[in-house]
Amino acid sequence: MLPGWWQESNNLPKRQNVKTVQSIDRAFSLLEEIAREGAGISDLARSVNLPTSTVARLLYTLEDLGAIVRTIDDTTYQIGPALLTMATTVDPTQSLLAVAQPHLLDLVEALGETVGLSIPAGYDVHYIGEADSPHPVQIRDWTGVSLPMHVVPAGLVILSQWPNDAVDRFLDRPLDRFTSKTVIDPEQIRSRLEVARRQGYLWAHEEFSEGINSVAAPLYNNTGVVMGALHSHGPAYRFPDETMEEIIGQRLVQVAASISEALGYHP
Amino acid sequence: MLPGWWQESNNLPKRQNVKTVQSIDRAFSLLEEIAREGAGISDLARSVNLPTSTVARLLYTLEDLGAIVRTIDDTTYQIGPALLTMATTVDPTQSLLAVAQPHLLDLVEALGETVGLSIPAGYDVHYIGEADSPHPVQIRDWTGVSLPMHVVPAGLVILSQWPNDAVDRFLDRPLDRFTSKTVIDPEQIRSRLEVARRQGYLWAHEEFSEGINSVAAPLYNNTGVVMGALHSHGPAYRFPDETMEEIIGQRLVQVAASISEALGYHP
DNA sequence: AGGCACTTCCCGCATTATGGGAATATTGTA
DNA sequence: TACAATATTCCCATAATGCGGGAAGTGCCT
Repeated sequence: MLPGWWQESNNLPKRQNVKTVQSIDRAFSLLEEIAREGAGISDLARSVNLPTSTVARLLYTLEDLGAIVRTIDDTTYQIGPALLTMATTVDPTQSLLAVAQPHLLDLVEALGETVGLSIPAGYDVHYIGEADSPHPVQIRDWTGVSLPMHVVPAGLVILSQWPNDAVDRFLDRPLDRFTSKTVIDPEQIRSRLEVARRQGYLWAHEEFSEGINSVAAPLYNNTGVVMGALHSHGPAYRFPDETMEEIIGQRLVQVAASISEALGYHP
Repeated sequence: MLPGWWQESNNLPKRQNVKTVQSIDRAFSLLEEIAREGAGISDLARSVNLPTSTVARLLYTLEDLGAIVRTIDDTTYQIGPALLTMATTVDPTQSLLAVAQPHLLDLVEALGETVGLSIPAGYDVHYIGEADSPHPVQIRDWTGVSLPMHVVPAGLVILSQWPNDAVDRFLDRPLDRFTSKTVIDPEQIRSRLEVARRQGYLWAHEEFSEGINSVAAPLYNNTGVVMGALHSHGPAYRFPDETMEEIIGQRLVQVAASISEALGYHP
């Protein structure tokens, strides 16, 4: 049976009466259509279901702003410099956070525990942000902290995607122990990486700190490379409900896949 | 003295009577402001000089669309998933073209000769697009064609940014000769790479094809790596005017710098 | 040449965005 | 903890602004 805190992410804690601005809404429908596939005015008018003249005006505005460009053959529109420049201006960490944020919130709502993001930094994982659990009892915010990859699942799932020789170099160093349960034996670590690869997620029980359990799943960018991990953690006394490890893990994998996709990853 | 075709790029061959859509214009001012630096509603209202309530409504719309997100601390806005996803969806070649296009048009207007873009592909340069000269006599469109790097300045300027050992491997192969003027001697090529590095641009005179001269300058992406070249070429009888080689080269470098900057490059 | 489809332009109408201002929330300060 | 200062959210009357039908212009294919 599902514990009380489990709920489908119905999300949308929207404000009350607010109306959105029509023309901006429409402009973004067009942009999304164009991003999906470049097209001319009348094609676009058909696909967003608006009169041609309206679409023409909106596109003219977007073109004027540099958000879209006509391709050299002058017949179809494409996403333009202004938009691309805005996107590249954002520093990659921020952009990962921005892309992931709505998913984090969904997941917090579904799991009832804190959910966070981390990125590799040398042989450490660096926690770049989290969305907090609504629970009154919660784990401190680890944002900004770096930890050795082998003590947290976030690190282990990242490691699990590295090529073998890189893993060998990683393990060919003395590994710190954080709690009595920290796994520091290279062979045991290797077999956990295998588990992570097979399942897509990995659990750790009080290996980094007494009283904290954690799961993680890897995130991929548009070049297919691991670029970080999504994790959730909570106090050991309530997280995870033993019967839920697999379900939670799979949910995490699902959400991680959505984030990767939004980052341009195509499996 | 400047030849007749030389002119400042006054560009903007705008349409006649068209009005842009106010709310979209404003929305993009906000997006640009946010991309430059995340900020809250009232800060943004001040910087774009609009009433707070108006800005609030515009931001709400953008947030609803996922174009912006509130940062985890909930006080400032950031560029959001929808925008970033659109940008990453575009394939990199297309996005380079899109970013560069306005600059290409400016440069064509200034030089009066065809201007194009190419990207490295193994030991070749691949021509991905061009903006044509208005001249009745012009060079054929090379879009889609690949050429060995050593026969065109576009290739040479890319090579000039490679690490030495990569250049060594490149030169340690038999190099094809295309015309009597093609340079295939490794030592001569090395010294031309040096020239390219020093000047920022490089000329070639009928080395790839009789009757064609060409200049190129390298383009850098946000990670600081060469990602292609900007070049211009024209019939040898008129291009370049001998006294103009340096001025044209420097202009090319300028424009290449603008493109690189729009790609996120910071020197 | 003729026809079809796409794009650009015009203009009267009312839908829609606008912004002043009040209410509420949040933050800083004593 | 209370109070002030600032930021955000909400409401609503007003007309400015975006809207879209339709005509004119352009280009393409057969």
